[in-house]
Amino acid sequence: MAVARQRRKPGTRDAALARDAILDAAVREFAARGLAGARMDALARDAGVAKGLVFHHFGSKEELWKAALERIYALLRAGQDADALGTLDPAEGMRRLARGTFRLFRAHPEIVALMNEENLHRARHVRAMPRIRALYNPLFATIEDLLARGRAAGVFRADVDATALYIALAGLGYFYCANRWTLSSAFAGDMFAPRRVAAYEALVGDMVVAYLRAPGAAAPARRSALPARRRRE
Amino acid sequence: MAVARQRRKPGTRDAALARDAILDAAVREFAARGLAGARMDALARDAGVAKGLVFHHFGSKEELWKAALERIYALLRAGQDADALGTLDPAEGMRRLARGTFRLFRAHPEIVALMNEENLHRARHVRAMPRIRALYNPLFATIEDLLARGRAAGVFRADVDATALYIALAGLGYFYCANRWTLSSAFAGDMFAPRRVAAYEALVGDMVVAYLRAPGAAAPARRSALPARRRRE
Amino acid sequence: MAVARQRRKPGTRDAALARDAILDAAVREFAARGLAGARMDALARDAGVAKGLVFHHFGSKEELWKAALERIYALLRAGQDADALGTLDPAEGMRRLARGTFRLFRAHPEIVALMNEENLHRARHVRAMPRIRALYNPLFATIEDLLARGRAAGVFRADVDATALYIALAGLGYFYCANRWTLSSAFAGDMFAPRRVAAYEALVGDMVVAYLRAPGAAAPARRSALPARRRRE
Amino acid sequence: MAVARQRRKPGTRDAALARDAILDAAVREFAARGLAGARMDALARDAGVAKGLVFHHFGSKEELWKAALERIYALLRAGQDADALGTLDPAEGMRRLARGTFRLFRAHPEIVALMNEENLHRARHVRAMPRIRALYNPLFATIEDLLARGRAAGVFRADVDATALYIALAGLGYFYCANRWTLSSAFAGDMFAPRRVAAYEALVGDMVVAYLRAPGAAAPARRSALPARRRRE
DNA sequence: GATGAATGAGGTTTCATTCAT
DNA sequence: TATGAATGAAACCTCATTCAT
Repeated sequence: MAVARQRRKPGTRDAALARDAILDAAVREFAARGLAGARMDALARDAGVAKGLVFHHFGSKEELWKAALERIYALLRAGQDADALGTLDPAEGMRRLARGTFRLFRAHPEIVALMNEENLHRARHVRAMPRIRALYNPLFATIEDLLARGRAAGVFRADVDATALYIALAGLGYFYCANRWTLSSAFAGDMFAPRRVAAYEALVGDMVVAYLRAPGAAAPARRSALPARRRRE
Repeated sequence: MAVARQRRKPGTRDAALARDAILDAAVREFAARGLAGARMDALARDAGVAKGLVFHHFGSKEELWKAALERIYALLRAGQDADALGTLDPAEGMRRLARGTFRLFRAHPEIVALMNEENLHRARHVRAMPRIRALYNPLFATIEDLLARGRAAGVFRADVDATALYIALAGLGYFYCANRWTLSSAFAGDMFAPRRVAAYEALVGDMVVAYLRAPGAAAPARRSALPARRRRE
Repeated sequence: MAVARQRRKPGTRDAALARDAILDAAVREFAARGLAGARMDALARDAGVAKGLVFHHFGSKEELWKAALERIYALLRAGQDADALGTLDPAEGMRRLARGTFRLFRAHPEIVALMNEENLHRARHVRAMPRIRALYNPLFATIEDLLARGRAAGVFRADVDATALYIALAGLGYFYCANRWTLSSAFAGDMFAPRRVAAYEALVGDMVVAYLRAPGAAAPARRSALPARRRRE
Repeated sequence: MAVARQRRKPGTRDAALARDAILDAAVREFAARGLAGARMDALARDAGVAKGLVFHHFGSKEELWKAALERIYALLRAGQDADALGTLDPAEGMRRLARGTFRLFRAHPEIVALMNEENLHRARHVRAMPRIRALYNPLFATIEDLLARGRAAGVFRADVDATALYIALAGLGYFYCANRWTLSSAFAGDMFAPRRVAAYEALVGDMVVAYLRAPGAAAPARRSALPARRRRE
């Protein structure tokens, strides 16, 4: 028998590393240029492997795109991790979810880029990926829980739809990041300047909480974007 | 008998018509497939002209893209026409602006598609188009006016930044439209179903108004999503 | 009858002017970019007429090329005008012919450029233009006359072939001009600097005359390149 | 039985072969039709490869042109190999250089064709290729050496510029070849008929040597054009 | 005679993918 | 598993030419 390498099937570990490197590079390339604009050549070079290997591992550009999408959605779930919100005061939990979602889009522009592109294709690829739909479930459970607790405490209005709320909450952060460049151009300043970002993050939280507040509830103290200036209003 | 065409400088009018047809087709094609994915061939066929004529009129795909962007931004300005809001009650004006913006994105998905793509390119093209920046001016003037009047009347909080407010207001509608397909897939239903749209449009207005409300101001009666139930506040 | 313009058929004179302007522009364009590289568009713009008019007057690019060639050859004949040499001392006549030919190529680079290009096409066009061959006749008559007179006077060697001599004489000036740019690049200096040109022009004359001198004839005084220094050696 | 290929790094040797085949075909195509007139399609077919491979190896038509130029200049240097002349009698060395250069242009019309075309482009490409300038150095060293020895021996005139001499010497052969077709047309005979070529080659040698001869030096016996009659001078 | 619009064939170049090793 | 060479379909773009006016 041939000399066996210890502990693993020969090449297997390297192969997994290469696969990962390719997927990383693919996410970068797709985020930078879209699906049609991405170049298999460039992405292979970025990953440090021969172009043929990309096809060996992923079969085609389209399959690679799906794998990249899957990675993006995993990021999304990990970033909007709902567990930490379960025990919070409902308003505070919603505020954190909104701000966290904005922060997530800021930290991972590739999420925004790939979601945009996938929508350009009318979600053709994700529709065929059942695992992705399931990702939303824990998040929605948490939102429903927060809403229920807030309603029970009489601090949230009663007619809030969880889906619509999630969309609004996400949209507040999404647009800011998705349109970073055109907004920067229109307003002649960097939208990602820390001060600007902090102010907007405060707005995002305030807006969601203001919307949720029950008609008769007392207005809560507002949170400013800058912790040091809290309670200044 | 053949219909007699009006006397005119030969070719001149046809040229403008052809140019327009090409630009229309370009907006469609770019909106459907992005900049890299768009095919000059397909777009020329759609416009009913020879491929070469597209280049005759616009020079290159990139220049055609710029022309399409310009058209999109004109749509945006026309749709967010601020004049009508100038005389309204401030809260009502803001609500209308928010809902109208959402409606605009729904009616013109090409605005969303092209803005996404332009951001993928880091606004490389619009940055070189000074006319576009100026489009925001009247809109901002109106927003500032509404804010000032609301503050003066004591119904708006005092610390609202017009730019951030605009971004939030637009983002609420944008995300819903930009992610129409992935959201439809995730939630297993058509996001553009009239009932769903109406509910969300109400949310958009409510959220902006709730955010703006001054701490001590009386909560206004809520407006429903259905125009038939409109009441003057 | 319609009102007749005086003196000429209406439009005729303008038409001739336009034709000339086109031909001028064509020679420039062909000289700058060759036959394949020339652009009908560019040439029409240069001539200040609509592109269609070029086709109206000349029918096709190829026909325009032929017309340009004909103009070039006319220049060549006018430049190498042999009449003035008929009465000179034979050696001096040859010297002048050689130097004059060099000067002609320098003054009209388009001659060189178009002749090169026509040779690329294996003289396909000129072969079908009988007028062009006839252009050489008066020049050859003069060369033969100079040679005969020089031989009769015992100052020229006896075995000189007029055709070969003409080729050598022309080649001395031609190469310098045809390769102006690569030579300038190779020798890191402008080949058309007046001093360099003058020195070479002297060489050209000297070389032809030296070749022609009969074995026993006395060496003639050399002529320098700079008229002012004449007879200084 | 199949012929076993030698063991080698896969693809590597084939790639070099393909590259060479492409370059060969490119020189042929460029020589036949110029830079603008050359067709990548035709050249790829001639080389027996897919069109895409040409771009894979050379990037663009312009880069391929540069590679072809480099090959031409290598031919030029190899053909004007100066080493062999170093030990000859100075006049004989010059004569051989002149005749050899003519012979080189005859044997390799592609040299003439590509140099003409490169001059049409004002040496834009060679100017950016420093290796090419260096090619002239050994040739010039030899010319200078021949001139110095001829002057020292009192057989060459003293005022000869090496650069100008080289240009004249090359020009004598160049024009004959560059204008082969128009001259053949004008003189109604094939310029490349052996007898005609031999006579002109003799002229070329005679003319250079005659020019160089010092005023007081004895006229050397003339060399005929036909090798059979060669006599050592 | 002259124009400006329009065309279609064909040019260079790109790129996902395949294949032999 | 991995590579580097190679392909062919199709992309963008050019340009001589035609045509209605």
